[in-house]
Amino acid sequence: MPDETPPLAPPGVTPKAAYHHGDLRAQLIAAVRELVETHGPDGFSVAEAARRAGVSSAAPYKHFKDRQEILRGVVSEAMDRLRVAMEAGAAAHPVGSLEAVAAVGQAYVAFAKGEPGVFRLVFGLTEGHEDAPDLLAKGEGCFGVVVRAVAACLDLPPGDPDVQRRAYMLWSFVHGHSFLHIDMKTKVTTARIDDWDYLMGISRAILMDATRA
Amino acid sequence: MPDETPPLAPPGVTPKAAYHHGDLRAQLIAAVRELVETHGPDGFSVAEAARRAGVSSAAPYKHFKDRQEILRGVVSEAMDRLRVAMEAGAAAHPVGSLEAVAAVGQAYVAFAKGEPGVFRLVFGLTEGHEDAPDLLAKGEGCFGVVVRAVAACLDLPPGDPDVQRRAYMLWSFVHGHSFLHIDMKTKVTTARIDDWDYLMGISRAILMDATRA
DNA sequence: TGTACATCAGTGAACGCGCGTTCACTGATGTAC
DNA sequence: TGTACATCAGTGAACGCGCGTTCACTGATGTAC
Repeated sequence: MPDETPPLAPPGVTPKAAYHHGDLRAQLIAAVRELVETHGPDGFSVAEAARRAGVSSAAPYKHFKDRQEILRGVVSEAMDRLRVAMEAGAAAHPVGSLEAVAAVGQAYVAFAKGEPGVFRLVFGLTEGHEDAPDLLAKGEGCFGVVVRAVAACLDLPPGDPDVQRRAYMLWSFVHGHSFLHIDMKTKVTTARIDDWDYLMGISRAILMDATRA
Repeated sequence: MPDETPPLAPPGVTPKAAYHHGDLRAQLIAAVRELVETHGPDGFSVAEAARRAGVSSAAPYKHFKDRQEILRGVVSEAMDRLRVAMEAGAAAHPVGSLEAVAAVGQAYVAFAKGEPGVFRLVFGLTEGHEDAPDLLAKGEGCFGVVVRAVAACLDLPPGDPDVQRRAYMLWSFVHGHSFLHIDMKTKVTTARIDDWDYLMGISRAILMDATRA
């Protein structure tokens, strides 16, 4: 407690005071997130991100190999937050309830609406990042949340093919709704749709009905 | 028929012979389409497109105001093709059949798979193009194809709110499936899904079941 | 049919710009003794 | 506790590059008489 200013820079305190502010990596990611949000994916530059973080344009290269790695960092962080939000959605309702399933979808849609630029980036980053096994794993982690909610609702094991199939249907649905919403906010579709009713309706349709051929 | 080479450049014949080849606009759009397909949206430049069309880097400005207008041209052309494909899908099955609805979706998915870069561009072009009333109209045109197929299937007028709602559900679905497919080809989802059965199943679920709350 | 002229659709050289990245450097931090 | 030193995390200047766009131009085309 005697060290107020100099060392390891407590989050947010006197960000310019410390020579090594120790927070640069996180601050750069936050800056890029902002830039992506306001200028769209690809609308960011290392230089601008450094400027926003208050460091020289060379500083980012102490934390990231290159431009691509910064983007991957942003995506990785965003996917963590997305998964956490989905899990929180499910946890707010009884295990196995239809509401829990709908809530997972609602968290997903809320994320897309709240950070459309980052959301687009997350799903558009396939160009040249086919490898990146950590990102792939995080994607599976998100899908896993859907699968578990669906499995609990149908009272089947998560590995059951029917669970996988219906979970994927739900995910397609929610994913498409998210994209349509952020792409043409309020346009094209004349019907104003309340998310919760909508999501409950579609969850019911996909989980309760006999959708087998 | 006496004019084989010089005038108005018949489509594709001796593209270098004519000084005014008369086809530049279309050729530039084709070049950009290719670039977007191989380098992703934003991965194109006016200079490179001109190079591919075999003209100087200033030539495109005789046909387009600026970079943005070229992109809009590509999107506009792509939306025309998408609508035509959707209409052809519907027309291949009896009016009012579930198959006609599924075929519209299948055409949509096929477009996304066939030209993932352009598909992404079409739906990601909202940054700074909120205006562009012609593109908006074309978007509504595509949605109209879905609406008409659904309306015929339910034997209701296209303006019916339930038709609009179910058409939007279907569209979300197909849109999400398309994006998921092109974003993580074959990954994440373990289930290999045959599009036709899948689309028929989901069309049935959305159109035939009581999805009202 | 022939000629004069306006218009159209290109050229190619040039501009200023911001970017990604590298480089030698330097001041602050953490550690061994 | 004090000192020497390796390491870490920044600086700032510089590089080469490709881009978007403009400009004065020129050759080909279409049209009026």
